Amino acid sequence: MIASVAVSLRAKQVDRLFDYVVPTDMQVLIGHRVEVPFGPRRLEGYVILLHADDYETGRELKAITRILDDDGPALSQELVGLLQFLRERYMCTWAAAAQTILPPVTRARVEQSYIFNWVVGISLQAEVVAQLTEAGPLSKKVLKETYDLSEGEFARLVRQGALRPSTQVSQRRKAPTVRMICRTEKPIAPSLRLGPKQRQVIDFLEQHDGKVDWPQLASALSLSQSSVAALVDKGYVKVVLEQVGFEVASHAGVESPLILSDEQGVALYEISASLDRRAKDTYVLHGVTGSGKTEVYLQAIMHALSHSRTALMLVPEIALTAQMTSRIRRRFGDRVAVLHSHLSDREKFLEWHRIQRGLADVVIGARSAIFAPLTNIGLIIVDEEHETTYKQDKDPRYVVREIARFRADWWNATVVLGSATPSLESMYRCDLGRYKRLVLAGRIGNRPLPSVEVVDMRQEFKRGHRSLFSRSLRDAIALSLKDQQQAILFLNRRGYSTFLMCRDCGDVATCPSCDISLTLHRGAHSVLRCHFCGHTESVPDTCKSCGSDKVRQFGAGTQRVEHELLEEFPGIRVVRMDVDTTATKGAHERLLTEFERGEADILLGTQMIAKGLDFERVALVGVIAADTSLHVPDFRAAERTFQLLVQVAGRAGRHGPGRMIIQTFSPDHYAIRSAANQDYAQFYDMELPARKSMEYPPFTELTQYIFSHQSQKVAEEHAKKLHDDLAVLVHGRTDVRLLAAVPAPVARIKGLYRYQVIVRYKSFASIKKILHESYQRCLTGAPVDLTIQVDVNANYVT
DNA sequence: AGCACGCCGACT
DNA sequence: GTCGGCGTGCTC
Repeated sequence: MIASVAVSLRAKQVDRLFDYVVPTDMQVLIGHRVEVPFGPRRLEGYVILLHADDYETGRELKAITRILDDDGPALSQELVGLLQFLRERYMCTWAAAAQTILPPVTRARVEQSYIFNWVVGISLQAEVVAQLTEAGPLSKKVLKETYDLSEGEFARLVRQGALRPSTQVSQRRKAPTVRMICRTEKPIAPSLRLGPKQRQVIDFLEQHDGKVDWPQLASALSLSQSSVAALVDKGYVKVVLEQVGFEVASHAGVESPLILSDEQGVALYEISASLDRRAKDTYVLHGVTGSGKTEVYLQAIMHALSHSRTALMLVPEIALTAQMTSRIRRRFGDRVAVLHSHLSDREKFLEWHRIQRGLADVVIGARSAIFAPLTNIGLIIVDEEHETTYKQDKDPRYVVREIARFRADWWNATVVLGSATPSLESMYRCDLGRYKRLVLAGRIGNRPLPSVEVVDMRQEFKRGHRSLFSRSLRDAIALSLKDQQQAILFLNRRGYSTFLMCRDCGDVATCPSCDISLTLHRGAHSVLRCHFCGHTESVPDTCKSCGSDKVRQFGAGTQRVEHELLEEFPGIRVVRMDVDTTATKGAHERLLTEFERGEADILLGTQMIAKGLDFERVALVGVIAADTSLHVPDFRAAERTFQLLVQVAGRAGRHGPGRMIIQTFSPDHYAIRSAANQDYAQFYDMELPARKSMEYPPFTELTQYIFSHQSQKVAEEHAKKLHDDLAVLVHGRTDVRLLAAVPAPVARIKGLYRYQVIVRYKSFASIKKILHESYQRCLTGAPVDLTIQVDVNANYVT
């Protein structure tokens, strides 16, 4: 047999399949991790294809040297298929795709070392030769340092054959083991004298059928290893390594299902029926905060399990959704596996391994959990599907929704996308009939929505109130303090881009052809630039729409808000949460606990406080400046603002009447108005036509390429080359629009110049070949140090 | 990504 | 003449 193997190097030069002979005595399967010779060294690779012996390669082949998996292929057929999908869809390398799917510990470590053996004619001192002869394999670095060898001397020794290179590929993925402490056959005479600790160990073992794992024993009896070691020496006890997790999960959950409302019942019925039909449906479960989406998820999962199928549940951020995990655990016991980024590599691998062996059939986790090695999937749930965390912000820039659909198609599974504010894409697909919409309109317990007040900051400024807080908000904070309640202040700030806004009329400088706010670029001559098409114009002295000269840049930080709060309300206790105060590990939780215990009057923060928090004593929520996210150069700015405001509103009055105050310079903007009314339909009906007229998603899709290089010329040249290439290929097509190669929004990062090319098209399928062809051509001519970032499905226009 | 090969400048 | 610099090209 001949195997086509992808090597685990994330470099564009080796991003193709290499063919190897499979030794006749080796049982290589598709998806196996293998060790292969690669030039002078050895590497880890993944078997993608297998061919019969007559497969024509037209060259001499080397052979696979070893199978690295000791436990069946690391990648199932499905996951190998997914690997290929990632590559095609997101134009990433084989290695990047594989490393996205596999947990980090499965990656083999490759170490190059050299073994010394004496040959005639080497110029080394006798004592060095003696030392080297004794020594085992050593790395190049160690050899050069300890024996003070120059690059040339070293190379000559290698050439002469005195130093023979040898690569160690250490296999890190081993089936995890645990140390079991076992009672031996050796009888213990009643008269035998043992130390108290040793006696305890023996008793404990007797109670547990003579066998118990070390972590359990150690924690139960608070032992150190020495007491067991003594027993081992005497021959009464032995230590055996056993594979972890052979026991099938047995503990069922303790919590029973809740009684469903009519709406919940309908939703559950639909989802279960789709599951039974293996209909591959996608549902949008559209339910306001507190409408009981979670209970529908749980019972749908139960339905899947009762039909011997597995379930996968994604949450936007595991840290803030610990409640969800514990709820799932209460319901399903230890059939649940949890995967998220806060686990150590080993913990991740243990969970991964349990899932792969079929010992856990419910998986909950953040974005990357979508690659959990489940089989026979019946249900995939994406909670809060509109969240931006569902898109990976590095190399394969995948979108969880698309991976979910791929896996669901493979297993004939049902996908449920839940949200109070579904993404425009998902809702539009409902309109098209591709997705099915399920609505939960009622709130459990009929809890009322908070009352919302929109404050027009233009008026405040006109009347000479220059404070960050309007009179309304100030009064409300004062009242909250007086009533000894807590308040949340939300500063809606994203990115660092600044824009120009007129303080008198609220007008924001926008691009004439893109309908996106222009970004202020400072330099010798400050200019306004469109991040989308590259249009630039000078900074105006007066407002274009009202002529006022109070045109100012916009943007305030949490520090300034805190400062003003302390001035305005001396003695107030503020917990500030932003990137600065939450940088250290555990700071996030500590600050939240502090606030929860009532040690502060106000929680002030950015995006990170918008999600999932539930504080009893919070009745007031204030949004300092809703505009900051409205005018970022992103066609999704309105959608994001709306979603965020609705989400923030959900934080107010969860346990009593709540109040929300939104400060804004654009009180008439539909994103703010519909958020104030908590009216999704109103927002959707305004936003969708706007997207259509500008040919933005969901009517099109955007692919963005970013070229970065130390030399501006190189970056620009290659961007232009790709652009020109694409221009020829899409010539005459009306469903594709190609935008000029322009400097990227952040034109220089860490000394690298960045240029971008954006192509906008109606359907990926119809342009896939062109995108790949031009990209490949672009790569072949590119210097090694030019990096090209591809973002199919580009979210932002930044 | 590495590693070898190869072609130039600065030394014994 | 040789050592070491790092540009270029290849890895089944």
